[in-house]
Amino acid sequence: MLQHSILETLPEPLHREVLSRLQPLRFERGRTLFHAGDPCQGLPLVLSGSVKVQMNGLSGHSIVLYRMGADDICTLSIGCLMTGDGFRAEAVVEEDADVFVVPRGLFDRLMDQSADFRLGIMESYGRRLNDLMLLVEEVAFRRMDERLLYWLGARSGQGAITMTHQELAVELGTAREVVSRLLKELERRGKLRLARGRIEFTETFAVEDHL
Amino acid sequence: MLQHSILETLPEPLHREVLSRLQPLRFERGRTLFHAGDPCQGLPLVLSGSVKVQMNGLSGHSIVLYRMGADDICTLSIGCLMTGDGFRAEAVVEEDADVFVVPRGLFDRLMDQSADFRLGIMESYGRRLNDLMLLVEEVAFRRMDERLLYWLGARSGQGAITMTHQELAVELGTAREVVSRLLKELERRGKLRLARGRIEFTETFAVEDHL
DNA sequence: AAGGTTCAGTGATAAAGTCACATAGGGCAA
DNA sequence: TTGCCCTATGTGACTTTATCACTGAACCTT
Repeated sequence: MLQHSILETLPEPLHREVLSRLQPLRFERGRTLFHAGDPCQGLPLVLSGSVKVQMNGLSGHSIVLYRMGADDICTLSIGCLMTGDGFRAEAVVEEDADVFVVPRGLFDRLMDQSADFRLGIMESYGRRLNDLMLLVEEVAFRRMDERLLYWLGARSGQGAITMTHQELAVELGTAREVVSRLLKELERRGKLRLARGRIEFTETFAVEDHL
Repeated sequence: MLQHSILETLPEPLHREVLSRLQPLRFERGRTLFHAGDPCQGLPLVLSGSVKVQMNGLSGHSIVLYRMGADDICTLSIGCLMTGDGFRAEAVVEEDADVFVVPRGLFDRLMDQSADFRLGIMESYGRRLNDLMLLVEEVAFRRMDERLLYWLGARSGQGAITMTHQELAVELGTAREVVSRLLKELERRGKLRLARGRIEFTETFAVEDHL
């Protein structure tokens, strides 16, 4: 059943009304929720799937800012909704996603009538701000080899990941060549095996060191 | 008169009550509103002065995330207020500042009773999020010499600025040596003159190129 | 099986960060 | 005023990261 926890806390008549007005929209892998510059249509509530939000630099480089999964709120949209400015970033669907889009008027009413809804929005905002601050610190001060190990470590549970060096470079906000070289070095040290579009972790890949 | 525009929009009885309950606090240059790890006492509304918010990395490096001036809201505090988590960053007063600190209970009531207050909070949040996203992009992809020129360009109007290379390095999130070298190069090219703790812009410092 | 397209590898060079230390300016006390 | 000290700045040497320009390998399509 498609649901979002921030709607669960609404008082019953409002809850029913909201569910009757919102149709879940299906976004397939590779589609985008929005591009840079798009005006904001409403507040997306992610019901399922996974969406990554990334900035595209003038230089042609990109960096992933954060991800949204089931039960997340696209907080970034609220600011655009309020000011009328376009998005600065782009949201790309990674796993087929179902999304409620709450239009401006309804959003205002929910903010007005439900303290729990307000709380959920504020918490989401707070988390996003914290995430971005940590990202700034990471990009500014951490070494790329550590960041790569950390990123891989968080995903080494599956034994392998399927993505290109270019995609990994966008995750870290660096150049493809840098990722290729660092990965090659890790392969030389026996921590992983490289194949086209695929990275396999060996037994000697010590997860705990990198998290 | 010390005031904050987000309070101006409150309906009259609420406005009077808020003003009667809030005492402006004075923070002097060099003091901090909060350190990393501190719990959040309430939402600071900046009435006057200037406060910088910075992250301190494990490495001992720091980077300025943004500044707050008169009429700004310390949006970062809201997330901490909601989740009860401590601050990740630190707020240092640069110019003597007067601040209202709105405690949690009052904040909740204002959010409940004033649509304009809500709007102001949401807008502030949106702007902060956008600023941080742009900062991520800048740190990840822009060259340090460009960033330095841009930073100086935005402040070259006064003819000179009084700060150390170390402080400038924190603004940009880099090392003091890097700033020293880049500045020296600019001095060699005749764009500025360096003195201890001071940078003077010459006539040939072309502002428009860097903004 | 050929040809095109996407991915990955790598050398050369430039930019930025790190480490270690030298030198200089300015304040303060004797 | 002189000498001392603390802080700020300058700089060489070296490492890491970014950029540019290719090469070659893998996969897909027909």
